[in-house]
Amino acid sequence: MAKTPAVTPPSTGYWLMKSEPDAYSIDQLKKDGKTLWTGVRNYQARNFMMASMQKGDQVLFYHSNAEPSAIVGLAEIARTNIPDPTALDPKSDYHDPKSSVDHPIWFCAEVKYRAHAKKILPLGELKLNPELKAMLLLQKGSRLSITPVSAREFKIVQRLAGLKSD
DNA sequence: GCCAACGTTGGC
DNA sequence: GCCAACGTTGGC
Repeated sequence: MAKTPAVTPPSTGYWLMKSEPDAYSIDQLKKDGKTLWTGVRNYQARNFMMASMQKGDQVLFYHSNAEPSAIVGLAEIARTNIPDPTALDPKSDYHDPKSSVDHPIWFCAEVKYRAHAKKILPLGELKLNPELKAMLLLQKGSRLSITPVSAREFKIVQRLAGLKSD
């Protein structure tokens, strides 16, 4: 019996979500308390969200295109499967004419702030950790903005980032 | 700013 | 349905 699945199962209740800090940072989330995670326009990321994201799931907040790119904090899913309002707004950069109120194509989750990492975990450090090498974030060519994280990976990151509440 | 790796689009 | 062209992501 294989102990280690080739692909992280999508239903573990743990996620990693990317945001460019210039667009929306962990500091901003702390200020806001919660936010609608809008603008996801990738079918794979959407399908992950719709199929298995649930209220209460824990989220590793990752800054992409940052100096350094890193896991910077923890958030939590507050609501799921909300039709993405930016897709329906003609004035939004994320407007999608194929989406409508009756037949929304894109969805978003509401995410609430939990904590800043006591120690941020730069991409370079994550890559060096053999226990994390299966993380979808670290796979070659991986660009997904929302990826499932295994419980084991989550616990390791939680410990390394000082996100543990013990 | 460059560019590799993906995803999407549209002609055929 | 193939695939070339184009657009995007995101590390470096």
